[in-house]
Amino acid sequence: MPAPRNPLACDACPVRDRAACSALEPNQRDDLQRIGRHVWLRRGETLFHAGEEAPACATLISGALKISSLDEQGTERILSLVHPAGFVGEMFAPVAHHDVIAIADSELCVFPSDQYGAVVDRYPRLAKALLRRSSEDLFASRELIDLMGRRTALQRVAGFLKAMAEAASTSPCHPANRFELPLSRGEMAGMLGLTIETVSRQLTKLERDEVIGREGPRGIQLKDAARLEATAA
Amino acid sequence: MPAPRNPLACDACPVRDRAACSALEPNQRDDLQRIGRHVWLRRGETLFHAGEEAPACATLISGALKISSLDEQGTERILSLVHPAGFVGEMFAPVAHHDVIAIADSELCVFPSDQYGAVVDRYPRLAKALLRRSSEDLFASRELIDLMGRRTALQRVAGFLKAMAEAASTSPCHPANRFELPLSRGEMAGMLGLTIETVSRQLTKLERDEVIGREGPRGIQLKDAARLEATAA
DNA sequence: CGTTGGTTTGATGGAGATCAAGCCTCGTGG
DNA sequence: CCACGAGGCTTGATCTCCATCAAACCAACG
Repeated sequence: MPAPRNPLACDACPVRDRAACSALEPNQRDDLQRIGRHVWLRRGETLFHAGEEAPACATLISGALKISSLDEQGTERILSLVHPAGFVGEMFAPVAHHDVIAIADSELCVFPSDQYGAVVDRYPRLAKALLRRSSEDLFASRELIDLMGRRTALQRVAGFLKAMAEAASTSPCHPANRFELPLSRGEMAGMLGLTIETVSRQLTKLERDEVIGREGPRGIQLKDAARLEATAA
Repeated sequence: MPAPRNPLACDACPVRDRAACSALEPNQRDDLQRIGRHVWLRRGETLFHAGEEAPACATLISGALKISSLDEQGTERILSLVHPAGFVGEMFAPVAHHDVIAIADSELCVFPSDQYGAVVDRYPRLAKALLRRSSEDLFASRELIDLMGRRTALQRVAGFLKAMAEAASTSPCHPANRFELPLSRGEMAGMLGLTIETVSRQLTKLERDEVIGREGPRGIQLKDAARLEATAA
């Protein structure tokens, strides 16, 4: 894990008013600054390895992460995506449950779990902020379960695009109508429980039906948000 | 929602040392007793309705719950199961996201979310306990995602049985070798993203292969735990 | 150029959904 | 007591969707 050590510049942090630590007063944040490290990851580098002993947790400042596990055939299952201001890591388990890997160049604040836990004990508002994030993660996770359970490939891909359009947009509830997929076809397949080929076919189908347009392999433009929503069912 | 009002008997509570509230000192628990209601649900009765306004949260004392949503064709998707000492409900969202329904006769402590939140603010240890529960739920949820993603029907059913055997056992990490399924075939299907018929077929296959035995429609006995684990992959 | 990694497209086969009966248990009423 | 029906479960036959195998495509890069 590459780890240049740097002072955390909370004042200039792009997620300073959305991340869990935003619940703290500036002087209280000093306690976190003291124990945290600023870390940069390049696309593909891994933050935590499943099974790894030394537990840590982190707030994502910019970029994107995936939480994934490898089954015994070596195929990757993506369990969750992490967006800026998101929080990852186990505060309680002695070992990391899953791999956490950057899917875009990323910037994070990383903390040793036990020391972070101590700060949480000191500041209840931080605990509540983490609880809120955790609840949101839980909800997102259940949405993914919903998406994967007994739906057609087309519905899954459409639902995934809808979710990505919403995540890409800054304003909530209004999907961006032009965005870049953070995932490769293989990663999308691993997330939706499909194969690369099927994902590709459904995308071309959505394009033929003029629900979306494509710009390069990862660029998506939303042509008919209503119909996308409808086919996601 | 049927709701007989009763004093909460924390001292005699079967989950008093496992539930979130066990993090509190006896006198601190009084604050919860003051705002909580003791509720009994019969199998099939619903605790929260998706979309419902008045948000509440609850600790399950005995029995079992399912968290589920209905898609537009009216088929149920089960997103999670809740076991005794589990915590359900939204402390932050203004509306309930999913249905919460008893799958066995159940006993709960129900609290209005805002008042519970106020108690959480007062006692950081409660916040941390809830955070731990939430993390565990998140982990369980990701296990389910893992289970549903591109696995065969047989693997899903085997994996589900394994999880139920572990949940039924009192001692952790040692599966019970004889237990009752808390779910009907239809509910299992809704949880695993399969159909009733497929679930049934996989169960009979596991029985033919002498991995499990059956006693009535819901009784399961574990004949070969190792092979069950292996077929779950 | 050739090579490499990601993507698309085509042809085929199989796992599981769907449709359709039977079966078993239990509760109800004659 | 038996008949009856209703739910839930099992079993069988067929069909569909998607995984699999295979090849072509395309851009980036040495």
